[in-house]
Amino acid sequence: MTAALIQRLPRSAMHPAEKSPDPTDTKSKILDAAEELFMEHGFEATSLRLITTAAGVNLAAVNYHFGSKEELFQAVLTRRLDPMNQDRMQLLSAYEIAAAGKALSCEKILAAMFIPALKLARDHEQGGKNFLRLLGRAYADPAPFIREFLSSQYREMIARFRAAFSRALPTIPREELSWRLHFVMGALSYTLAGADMLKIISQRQPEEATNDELLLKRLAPFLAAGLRAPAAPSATSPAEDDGHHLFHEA
Amino acid sequence: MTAALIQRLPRSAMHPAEKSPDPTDTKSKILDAAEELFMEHGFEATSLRLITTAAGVNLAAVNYHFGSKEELFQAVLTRRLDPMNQDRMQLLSAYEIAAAGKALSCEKILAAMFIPALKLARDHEQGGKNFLRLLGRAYADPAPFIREFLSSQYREMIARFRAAFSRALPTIPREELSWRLHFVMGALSYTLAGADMLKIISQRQPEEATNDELLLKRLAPFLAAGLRAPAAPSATSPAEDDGHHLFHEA
DNA sequence: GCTCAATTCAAACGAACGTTTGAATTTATC
DNA sequence: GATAAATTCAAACGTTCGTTTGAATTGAGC
Repeated sequence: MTAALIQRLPRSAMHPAEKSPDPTDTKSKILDAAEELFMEHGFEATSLRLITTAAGVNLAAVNYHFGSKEELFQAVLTRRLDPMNQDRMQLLSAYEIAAAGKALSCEKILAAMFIPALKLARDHEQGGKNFLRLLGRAYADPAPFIREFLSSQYREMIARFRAAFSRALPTIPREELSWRLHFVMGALSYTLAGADMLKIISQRQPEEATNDELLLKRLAPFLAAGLRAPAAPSATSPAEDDGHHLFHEA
Repeated sequence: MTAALIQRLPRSAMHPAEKSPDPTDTKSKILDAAEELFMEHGFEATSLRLITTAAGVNLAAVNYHFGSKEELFQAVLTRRLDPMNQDRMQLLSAYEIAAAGKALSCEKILAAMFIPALKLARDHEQGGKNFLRLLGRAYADPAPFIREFLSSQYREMIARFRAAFSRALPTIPREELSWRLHFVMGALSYTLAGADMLKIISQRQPEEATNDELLLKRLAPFLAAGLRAPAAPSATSPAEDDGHHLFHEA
């Protein structure tokens, strides 16, 4: 049964070296519609019938061109995420070469993370923003295939940036730095994902919330200051800690 | 048809003043099983049959006791979220009274946010952690009924804490502070939700990741430093900004 | 121990889901 | 323009979903 399925897959799905940026063909129409609808309703709640209807293609086209709904979701993510992470690593390398061996500042490293995301948000004026929100929500999705996919997509980039931060912040213990990198990724993805949530937090109309530039402009100094904060004292035994000592006054 | 449904709802569902902490009755068994399964698979991917089987109750019990799957989800959240947010506000008030009119420090305000979450994670040793992860994922869920529910649940608490931060950080413009409060909530929820994600970021076994105390202990100074960061210069025209100027060197 | 409401139960409902099929149609190759 | 591959199409597949039904069971109150 699997063999029969593979036989029906188009050649473009079999050969990884595909170049079909034609925005009018069936595959692109499906990807565009799926990107928007996955962003709006999430993976589980978005049916293939909704996607194919919005794309103006036949229902069976998804399974023909992508194999399954899960593979379609991965294709939606890969299309933009892979180039973005490549850009991030190239930008970081360019900064490091320009620094001629000296350690980069936190802001510079954060810039290498944020600028490719900004570029993505601008280039595809509509799809870009949709994609960043979709990506942020995918981080929090419990589906195993999504988590494994993101893990493989991010592994190389995270390793590169952790090394860069390690050089930029030599006084911060490596373990502490891993946590802070976690916080940075969390704040970034959550911020990009949750424009709606701004209504809860700020209780104002999210007019500017859709302006990802302003958003990242305010997020960067916040994160840079957090990264540079003095490292917390080493962990004490949780048994003798009532929680009220977790916080020390400034 | 709606009238017929309401007629069959048990009295406990009609009267808000219910006190049924009996962990062996049907409602509690459903809530416990639903909390764990919603946390594990998300709202859409968790079927009522899975929940009722795990709880050892009849399938129809959910619709009988809660009305619908959506109302069950809200009940799962309310059971712990409402007391936690009440604790947060009470703790903040206690700190403010103890300060006798003086402004609180960022750490103190963050403590009022974090300690009730910590207490929740400890008290119900199993269910507590599950709930915090479920809550973090609910933040990123696109379902409208979830977002509206969370918005109503958080509105009062957010307003109180924004006012407290505003007094603690008088040099930060109010608008900037709204953004930073957004970042704080994002990092907190993302951190509590994404223990799995640690495998991506830190590439280590998440042994300590399940230790929420250590986690918050490291998150608090990070956020406090970010909150105190000098405010970014006011927004420039995005049209003449290529993104590379979003970051200023330290 | 009878009564009546509250609760539980097995069974079924209609709808929506992802996927598959095989024929029809389009596209490319000679 | 014939041939074969690639693609599109309408239709149906089997499954699972949330919900509803009506009878069976339970449990107080009198």
